[in-house]
Amino acid sequence: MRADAKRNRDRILTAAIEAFATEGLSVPVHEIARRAGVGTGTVSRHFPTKESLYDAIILHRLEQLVDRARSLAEAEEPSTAFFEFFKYMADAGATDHGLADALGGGGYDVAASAERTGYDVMGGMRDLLTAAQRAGAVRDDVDVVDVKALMTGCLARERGATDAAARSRMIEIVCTGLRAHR
Amino acid sequence: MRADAKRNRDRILTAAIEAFATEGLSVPVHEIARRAGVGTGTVSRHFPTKESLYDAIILHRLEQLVDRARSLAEAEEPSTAFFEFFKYMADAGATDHGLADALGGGGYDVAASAERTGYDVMGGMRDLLTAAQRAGAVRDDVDVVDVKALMTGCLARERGATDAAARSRMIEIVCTGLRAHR
Amino acid sequence: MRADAKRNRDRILTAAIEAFATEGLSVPVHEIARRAGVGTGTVSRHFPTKESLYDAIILHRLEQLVDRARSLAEAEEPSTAFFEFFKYMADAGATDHGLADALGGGGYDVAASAERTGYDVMGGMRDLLTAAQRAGAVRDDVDVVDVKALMTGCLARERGATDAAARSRMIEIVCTGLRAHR
Amino acid sequence: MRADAKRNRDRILTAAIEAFATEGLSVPVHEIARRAGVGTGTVSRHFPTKESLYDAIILHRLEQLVDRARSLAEAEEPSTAFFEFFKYMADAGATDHGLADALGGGGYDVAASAERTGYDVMGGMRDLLTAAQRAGAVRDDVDVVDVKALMTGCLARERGATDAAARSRMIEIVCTGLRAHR
DNA sequence: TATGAATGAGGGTTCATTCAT
DNA sequence: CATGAATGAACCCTCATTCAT
Repeated sequence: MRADAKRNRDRILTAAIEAFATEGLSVPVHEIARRAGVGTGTVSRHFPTKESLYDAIILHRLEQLVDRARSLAEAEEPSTAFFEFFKYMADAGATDHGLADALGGGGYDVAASAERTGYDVMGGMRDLLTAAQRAGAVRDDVDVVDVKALMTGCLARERGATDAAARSRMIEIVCTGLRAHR
Repeated sequence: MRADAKRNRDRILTAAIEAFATEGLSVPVHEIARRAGVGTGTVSRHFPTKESLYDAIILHRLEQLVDRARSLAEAEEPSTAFFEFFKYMADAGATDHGLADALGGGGYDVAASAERTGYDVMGGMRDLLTAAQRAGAVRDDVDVVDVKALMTGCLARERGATDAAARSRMIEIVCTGLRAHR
Repeated sequence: MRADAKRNRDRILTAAIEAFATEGLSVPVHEIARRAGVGTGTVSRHFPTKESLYDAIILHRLEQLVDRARSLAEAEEPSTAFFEFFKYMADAGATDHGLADALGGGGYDVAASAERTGYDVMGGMRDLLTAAQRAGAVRDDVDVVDVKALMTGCLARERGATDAAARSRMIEIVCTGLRAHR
Repeated sequence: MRADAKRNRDRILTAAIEAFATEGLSVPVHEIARRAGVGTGTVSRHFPTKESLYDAIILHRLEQLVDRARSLAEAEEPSTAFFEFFKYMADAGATDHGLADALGGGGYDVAASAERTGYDVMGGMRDLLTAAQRAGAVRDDVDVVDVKALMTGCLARERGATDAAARSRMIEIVCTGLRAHR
């Protein structure tokens, strides 16, 4: 890829991350192009559809998340791994509203994206969850959809602002609720 | 207001409640008019903007919620009142996608609406929360924004489907997390 | 249908017939709206897609053609009926370039249109052709696709101008060629 | 012209001939460049506009046709020359959608092209026609525009497919019609 | 008052042409 | 000279709102 193309691609991604975070998924492609200082056609060249642009944006994040899930699964005990991942994910979403939208289901289908992009965050979460349940650390009746919804709640807490203390509190509340009662 | 105007207004509201619940906030006004069996102009006459229609719709719900908050506050112990209200609200949102959008922040601002409509659901929730905290039933560090976000999580769980068991589970998890530890 | 809607619909059709004839099928909907003196949304209201507008335009003509084919089949001898219909169709196309495009295949599929609209001009032509062949008036090896292509040739003769003498000549040439040799 | 420039020019022409023949005049320049294995800018360098590329493409064909017309005029009797040329042209157009578009008037003006390129196919055809008419082999009232339109009809027959039998039949029909009645 | 037709800005996407690399 | 990224006008279509009927 040529240097100028790479530069524009990066500018578009930067602009799109910010625009999606600020305005939500409904931000016009035109607006993203404007923020990036490029023509609309340039956006389309790099990302043929709006959805593909969105894919690309969260791809970065999803990759990080999947990697984190994997390394936690290898390095930590099941219980620690699961709760650490939950926290990691909540922290990631708190500083990236585009990701929060994706994880929170705001007009975006992470599952479908997983097939397209190959980064199956929810699959990673499911593995960690199952292991934690086998280890007796998490309620047996919980499924990954529950966890995703609880994550949505945590991410919803800060929408628009950043409040690390509130985030910790939310995570604590949710994780306490998730833990198996003796 | 003339009798026929009143009747049309009610039909529009009924249609809109169902339409918003079914299709979400993005349902076209045209579709609401169609379901109500009136012209689009009639919708606009009664509700100058789509947002004002949405206001009116959740007004019903918000009114119910505020009433419920009040009666629980009067009839029950603080702890019971708060957790019952949380459950009541989650149940209400689960069967009303429009309300869920409103409570979950999907393109709608409940706080602003509270000022416009006079029904301050979050205020009611805040009173119940504070009372429950004074009674030692809920963590002291939690605020009403946390509760709203946790509600968002519960509502997100069923988005599109209806799964009463999952809803109970979610409520249980969240409420367990909210409870003060000894 | 309301009077103003009917009027606009007619103006759109008139403008579209002329626009398609002048500019071809590629004329923008916007241009048709401009010529009709209406907004683009009005065109879309009456004709949801550009194709549906085109359908509607030739619908008039196709209906006339199908009727003509039927009445000739009933009233005339097979030979006369076929050749008269060919002439009728060529005359119709000569004064309606939109129809000429449709019959000549310029980016429009009459067969598909026949299914949508129910006016199967080529079916009518086929019946007349077959009857004329049975009567020994037309070469046995000719099929309706040949006839359609020959029609395209006749219509191509006047594209843009109107020259009745040339049209007669073309029809004569083609029909002479179609006749069975002794 | 440098050798590599010449080579690219030829590759573009080859690709364009095939692309226009396959997809018609609406094929994107980008696609032609792709088939030629060059950049779009290279296409534009050699052929500043898409139309100029199209000119160049049919130039090949027109040259062949003009040559053929000339050699037939010299080698054959007027009647044979004319009808042979008609057949030759129909055969050429049948296997070259781009040429068919040009000869059939599909968004391309052969007459204007004749002035630009210097290859006056219709002039050649006119000479053959006139000679054949003088020899009493073709109807006196026919002009070259008629012949072109009849050619359009023949070419329309096979649009998209290839059916040599149908082509022969069409040519036979048309030429029969063109012949002078005693 | 009710209607629904009219509006036209705005949406995403395509593509001939230009120009920096 | 070759490249292909950048451009932005133009395409068709949707829909909240307005207004003539």
